[in-house]
Amino acid sequence: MNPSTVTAEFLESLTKASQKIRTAFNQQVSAHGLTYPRARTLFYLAKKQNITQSELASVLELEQATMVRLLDRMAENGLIKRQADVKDRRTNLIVLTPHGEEQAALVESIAADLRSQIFANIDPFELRCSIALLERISANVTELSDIHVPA
Amino acid sequence: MNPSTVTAEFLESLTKASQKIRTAFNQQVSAHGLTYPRARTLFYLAKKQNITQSELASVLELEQATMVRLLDRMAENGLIKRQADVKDRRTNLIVLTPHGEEQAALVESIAADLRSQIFANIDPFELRCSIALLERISANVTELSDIHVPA
DNA sequence: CGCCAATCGTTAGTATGCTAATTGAACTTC
DNA sequence: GAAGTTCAATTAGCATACTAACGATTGGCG
Repeated sequence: MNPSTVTAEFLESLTKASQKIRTAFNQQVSAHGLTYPRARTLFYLAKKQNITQSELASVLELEQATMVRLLDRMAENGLIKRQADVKDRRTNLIVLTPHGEEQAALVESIAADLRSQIFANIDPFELRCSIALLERISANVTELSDIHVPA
Repeated sequence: MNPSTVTAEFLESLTKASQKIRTAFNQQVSAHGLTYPRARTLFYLAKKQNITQSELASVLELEQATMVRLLDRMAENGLIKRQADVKDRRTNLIVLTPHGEEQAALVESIAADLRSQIFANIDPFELRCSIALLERISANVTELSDIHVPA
């Protein structure tokens, strides 16, 4: 088999798996009035609040502008609040509302359920190997991008 | 480490890698007036033309309705043509225009370049292992979805 | 033949997601 | 400390992406 074939096949499998998982997860949370990006945002905020929109965008691999409207909707739905930062009046600090906390807990539980089903017959050791591989790949891509926009 | 932690970490790495690759690829093709989904569509059509919109949507993991507008734009840009199917008047058969063929070749070359850079220091054997893993995971997710919508 | 369910494509409406341009605030540098 | 630069958030405009509802066509089945 051509070496290039392996990498092409890998990308195909990666894209397909990622998309399928995203769709499955989205269907679960949409039954509770949420969406995939909102669920992801809640998930992260449950671990760390009082962060700026930029930080949040960076962690979730989204652009700042995308984050703005996502948070607009989440604020409308009473999931989060933008708090003015006393130290830097340019930034907002994002916090969960009580309702947001509840929904975040729901997301956690849905995610845990889904994970237990998706990985039921999967060897944890293989997962660890693939994690290492995926992280190396991510690092390679980051390097690539940095060449064009060095800083 | 908690078993659930491994799966959560895997999903995080998977999502991040997939997103980063998509972004990098999108930046490359957008320099040539294309977008990620259009490039993917061209890529597949280069391998197999004269297929219906449904088939195309299924292969690319998109909904039919999403495919409609994607093909609308690609037709406007002179990349593809919808040909009436004599045998089934409900369906369109999608074919590449000469310009579409050129762009498809360009996409192939961009993809090959990107792959050679992304996987420069990656062991093909590891890739093969991960492909197998990702395929099992995709199959699991498909099964899950089929439970809720059996047919 | 004629009904009927399933299928293909489309439209409508909403939610992401991007880039580019703008505004206001903070930082740098002299 | 004033000017220019940088940075956070926003807006505008476009391109996906989804679900739901619809029209046209086909195929099955009595």
